[in-house]
Amino acid sequence: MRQSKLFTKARKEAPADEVAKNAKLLIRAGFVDKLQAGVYTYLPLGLRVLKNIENIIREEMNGAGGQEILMPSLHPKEFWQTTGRWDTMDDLYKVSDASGRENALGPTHEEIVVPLVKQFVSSYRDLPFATYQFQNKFRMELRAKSGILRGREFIMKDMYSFHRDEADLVAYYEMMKGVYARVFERVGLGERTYLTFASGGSFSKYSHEFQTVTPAGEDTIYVCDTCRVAVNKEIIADQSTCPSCESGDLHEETAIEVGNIFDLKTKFSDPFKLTYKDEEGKEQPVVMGCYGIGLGRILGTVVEVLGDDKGLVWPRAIAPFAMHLVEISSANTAVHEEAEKLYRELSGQGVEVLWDDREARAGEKFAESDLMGIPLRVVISEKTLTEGKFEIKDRATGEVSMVNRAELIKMCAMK
RNA sequence: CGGGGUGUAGUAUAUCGGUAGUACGUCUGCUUUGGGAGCAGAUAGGCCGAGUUCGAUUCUCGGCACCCCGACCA
Repeated sequence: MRQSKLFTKARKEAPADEVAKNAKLLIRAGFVDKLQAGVYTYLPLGLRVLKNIENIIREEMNGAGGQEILMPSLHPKEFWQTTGRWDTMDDLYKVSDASGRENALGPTHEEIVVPLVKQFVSSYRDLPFATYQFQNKFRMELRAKSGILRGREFIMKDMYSFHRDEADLVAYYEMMKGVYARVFERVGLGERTYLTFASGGSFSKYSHEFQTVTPAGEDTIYVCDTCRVAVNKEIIADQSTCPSCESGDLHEETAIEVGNIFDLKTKFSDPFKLTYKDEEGKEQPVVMGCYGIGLGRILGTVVEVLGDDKGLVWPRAIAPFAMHLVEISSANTAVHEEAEKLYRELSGQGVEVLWDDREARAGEKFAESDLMGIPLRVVISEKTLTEGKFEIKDRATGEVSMVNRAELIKMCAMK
């Protein structure tokens, strides 16, 4: 993409009222815009990152047998009354129309997915399966905070699995732990993300969260280095050893929850009478699990973890572009033509390039390039033209090298 | 929802009970061109409402918004 056509612009300064690193950098670099507290627009650059994260999750969910759907956000009141959550969930957004009919803006979708699958499940032969979606969730946070990490409207991947019995759920649930670990690995958070034991499981005593260690987090976890898992604060009160290896050597960390998996058992199938007939023709309740990941939270967490004093730093897998092609200066037509040639060549090979073809001074272009955090920066200038090479800089390490055309193309194709 | 803080051009800020200033941005012209340039000119502002006052952006009260701490939560 030509940067001169990008309708958003980077800013020199972050809004004074932003404190969170993720919000400061993402707003400055033109990746997001804040509409109100906890409610953000994803601008072209930010959306590209979000979509990359989404695609990684989609691949992994499909790999786990998930079937993608898209459920609505407007939920009839009756569905939420069936589970009792219309009255008990205090962060539920309630809206009513001109006729007085009330709806909830979906904070999660158990109330919708269960009646949905009820229409299709009647036999043990229909089980198991899993379905998921990427959807905007609404939660009336009393205090939105930490930039995009805790919003009132946010995009979440929520998957629901349906099983004939607990054994089948447990097997699937265990598999999902691995799937989730792979998601966090692929988006660049693998090193700092821990499977964390939390309270709330309906039969296994635990539910599981995935917590990424960062000072920007709002949870306290206790990490076991021997087996690379962690324990949530709620759990540590009851036991002081690692639930996995029984080690007592746990150390405290601040972390943010980037995903969770939950065994729901029949918590939602019961109120909606979601059942199937087993081999003997006996009616049995469907056993469920649910699996969530907040996409914006992953994006924000990556910024918190990898961003430096110059700006954003994106892992290649989710970067908005693979390469930032910076020409200096546009007044020099030879430079401009060489940049265009490289831009066309790389784009033709499927390399996603952001081409800074604007008429601006070098310093400004470099500063903005650093701010945007695209993994590779290639500079074309009179200097590089004279040398007959390209200057390539790795945003994360700061390493600069001069390479020829073939080497450059190879570097773009890597990873 | 309890506590605290802050609301001044697009952004960041200054001053002041009496004409609201600066920088960046944006626009025009010229110069400049490897780390957010220089000169000249232009553009644009007091969150909303009430009160005090001759006069309020400033003081008082109320509302709203945003940020932080706490509680709650992906």
